[in-house]
Amino acid sequence: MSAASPPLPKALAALAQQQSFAAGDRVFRAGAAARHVHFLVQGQVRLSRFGRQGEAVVIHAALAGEYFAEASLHSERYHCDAEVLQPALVASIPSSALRELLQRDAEFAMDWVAILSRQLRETRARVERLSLKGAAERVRHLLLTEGKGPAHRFTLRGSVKDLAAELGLTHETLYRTLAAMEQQGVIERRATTIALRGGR
Amino acid sequence: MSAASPPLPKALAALAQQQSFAAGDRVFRAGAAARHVHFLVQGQVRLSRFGRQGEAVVIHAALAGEYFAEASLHSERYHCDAEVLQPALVASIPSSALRELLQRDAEFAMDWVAILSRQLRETRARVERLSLKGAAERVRHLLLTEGKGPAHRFTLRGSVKDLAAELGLTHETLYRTLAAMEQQGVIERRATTIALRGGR
DNA sequence: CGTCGCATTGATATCGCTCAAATCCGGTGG
DNA sequence: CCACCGGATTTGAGCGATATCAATGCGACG
Repeated sequence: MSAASPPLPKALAALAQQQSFAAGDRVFRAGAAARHVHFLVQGQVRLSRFGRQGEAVVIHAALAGEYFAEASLHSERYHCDAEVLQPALVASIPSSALRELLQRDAEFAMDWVAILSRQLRETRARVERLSLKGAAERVRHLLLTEGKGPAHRFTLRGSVKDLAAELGLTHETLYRTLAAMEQQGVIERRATTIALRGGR
Repeated sequence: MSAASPPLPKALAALAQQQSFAAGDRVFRAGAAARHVHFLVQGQVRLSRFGRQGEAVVIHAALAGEYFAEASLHSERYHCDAEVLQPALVASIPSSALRELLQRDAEFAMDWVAILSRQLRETRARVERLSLKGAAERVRHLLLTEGKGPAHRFTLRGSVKDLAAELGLTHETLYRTLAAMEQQGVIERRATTIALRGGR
């Protein structure tokens, strides 16, 4: 996926404006005019929306080397907040320039289609995960679909609390579930990774 | 979105092979080699995967005029089953031909990017919906994001039972929730539509 | 050293799931 | 035309899983 955080393609780098953000900043807010597509050069950004009670709903967590708000290319406004979790360097590409590049450069267009397709598949996997009933099932699904290698080892990005939000669980429930699964020998936890263990 | 189910673009029609399916058929199954992208000319198709206990998880419900398995363009195999709900006419476009067309036709590439972007936004909306806690909140979110017009009127496709699956709820819970919301005057139900009513 | 946020565990409440049953409706065949 | 059937719809009762509220430890950071 992102072995060593792929760089911004040169064709785009020329069009982009880079900007630094501190943790807690917003790259953009929901409702703002969507005039740029963004590429996260470094750091961590979380896209979320807020329910009526102010509960944050995490739409997507972007890692270094990923685009975010790509779907806003064909949208008038941003539909979520982009909150900076880790000090970030963001390259912002004007939508109009990107659109033009898509028209002009067939190869780039192919790459862009591939990026969107991947995002779509990942998001669908997440829908599938959230549709599962039990907390343990969701954890298992996460490991099976996002874990690397034969043991399906999954590396946490951020805190367990963040993971809980991504899984649609409270952090308490996730802690308990992880503890129970480890107790039962279903998973193995190390510093910042979780892996499946043979059985069941 | 799909006022009267948009047709298959001519450029693609030439490349596609059309085939009819009866309700209950599978257009493809999970694990099969993904050599085609599909366009639903008519009918209804549901993309789903199955958990260990055989619980169907609905990934996507395709309507007439929509592509499905678009993300498989860059994937070796299908990741879900495509089950025909209503007798369907499906146009299957070889992945290789589609890829070639993307290279050759910049305008089509733009359209394709737009289609993927839309799907991505819709799927993210669904993630957001599934992350909400209460059944009523999910219904409200559905109406707010997918309902048309000022009253956010939403037209059911298929049964209430199907909707329950899409919302990640059991049909019993959804029936009860809808009844309660109507009782409270939050929503208004008609034949096959649900709409929000002003108040709280 | 004090504070803040994450991690962890306990107790309780609540919501949605499960099992169950009755009704309704469209379609089918006699 | 009517009896029958299967699936959708609807409502009931009880249980269990997860949310919620609460308390404590712990490490980072100023």
